[in-house]
Amino acid sequence: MSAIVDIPEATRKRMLLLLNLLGVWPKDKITSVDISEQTGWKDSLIRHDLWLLGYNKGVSNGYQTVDLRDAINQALGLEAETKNCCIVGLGRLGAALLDEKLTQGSSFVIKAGFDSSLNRVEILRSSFPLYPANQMNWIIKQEGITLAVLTVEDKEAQTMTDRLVAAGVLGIVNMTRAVLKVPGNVRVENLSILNALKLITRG
Amino acid sequence: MSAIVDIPEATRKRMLLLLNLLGVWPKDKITSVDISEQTGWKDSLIRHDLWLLGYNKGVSNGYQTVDLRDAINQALGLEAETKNCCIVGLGRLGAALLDEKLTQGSSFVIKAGFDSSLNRVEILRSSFPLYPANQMNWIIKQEGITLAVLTVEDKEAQTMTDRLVAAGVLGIVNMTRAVLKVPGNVRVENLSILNALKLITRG
DNA sequence: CTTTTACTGTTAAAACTTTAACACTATTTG
DNA sequence: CAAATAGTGTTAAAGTTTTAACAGTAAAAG
Repeated sequence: MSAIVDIPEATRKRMLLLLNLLGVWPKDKITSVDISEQTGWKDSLIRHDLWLLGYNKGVSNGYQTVDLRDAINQALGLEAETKNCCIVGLGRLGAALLDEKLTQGSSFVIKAGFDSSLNRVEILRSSFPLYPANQMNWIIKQEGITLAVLTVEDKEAQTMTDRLVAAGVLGIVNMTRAVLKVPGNVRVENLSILNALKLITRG
Repeated sequence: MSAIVDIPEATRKRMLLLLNLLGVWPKDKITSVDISEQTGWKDSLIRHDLWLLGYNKGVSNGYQTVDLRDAINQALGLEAETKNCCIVGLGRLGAALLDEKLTQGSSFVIKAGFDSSLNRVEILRSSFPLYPANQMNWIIKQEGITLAVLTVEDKEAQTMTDRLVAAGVLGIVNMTRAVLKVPGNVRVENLSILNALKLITRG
């Protein structure tokens, strides 16, 4: 019965996808073989993952869909208090995130959008406030923002990252092509579409 | 040139980021320690990665920036003939990809956009043609499209995936929250922003 | 032209992740 | 209620990835 320690990155990633699957799974029970069929992961790997999370309510008859979902959310610390986020860079891509139901049904809340063009900030409509980038530091601190989605031009990416870090942000979803340099306590997840295309190509 | 020894996924991902770094590196030489400082990867890991690629032109004095970039592109098969792509789903997010310089300076070319709303297809402007989703099958075959970026509503995601697979697509960049079920010969890379936020959160 | 320096290429060991195996248990069937 | 079935939890082994160590080498310094 593992305590809340040390869940490997690979397991964490799978569990996040599994949560997505559980959210739409039509039956009230699900087995490791069901999950294997949907995802391609070996059934023993799934059982092992759940064992790492300390989940053991499935003996001999599969898992209860809802209970498993709650347990994973719990184990990954995703039901804790809400996390405040911001979007940095309101070009076409950043602007598209303004009214995508991006954080629907999660404990993440977008509190602000930033852009270095004042004009951009004034023109766009959004359900949360937009600010010029030079106000990042105090807004981030005031709103208790700890996470950012970075959608600026590649050449602005490091500068904006430095400001985010200086303001105390602890995680950045990087949608630019830039390789971000951050201190060890700040996590970066790279979501470049072009790199993803390169990754799935072979030959 | 490059022996067709399979390059591990982890190495491949690092090499793609390294390419991004090399693209903006200001000096004509770069060492494994320089790369380590920019990325946080151990210098020995970088040398090991390059060894896997069969690159060995750096002895005792670091790497030539441009030569290394070319060699990585070569080894990963990214300079081979152009790869044709499409965007499926032209909502806010998909539409944002229409004129982002998404594939600038790469061998990927976007050949088509699809949406199940005819209205959407008619309204949007784009530098490549847009079609209603019911024409996917023949357009994909005719244009030789092998890769897709999926930006539809979650509930449409599997249906569209099935059509892409039926038409012969071999790789999908999935920007929805759906967990896609595909045959073993089709690669999927999941780029959900919400999952990325969850991944970088801890506690 | 010899020594020192700054760096790589390569290997072997350590660390980590995935798979297979199987004892065990709740539920269904006869 | 005994046997068969359908599933898990857990472990150890296999496989993969990362790290450390160091012999070797081109270039710079003495």
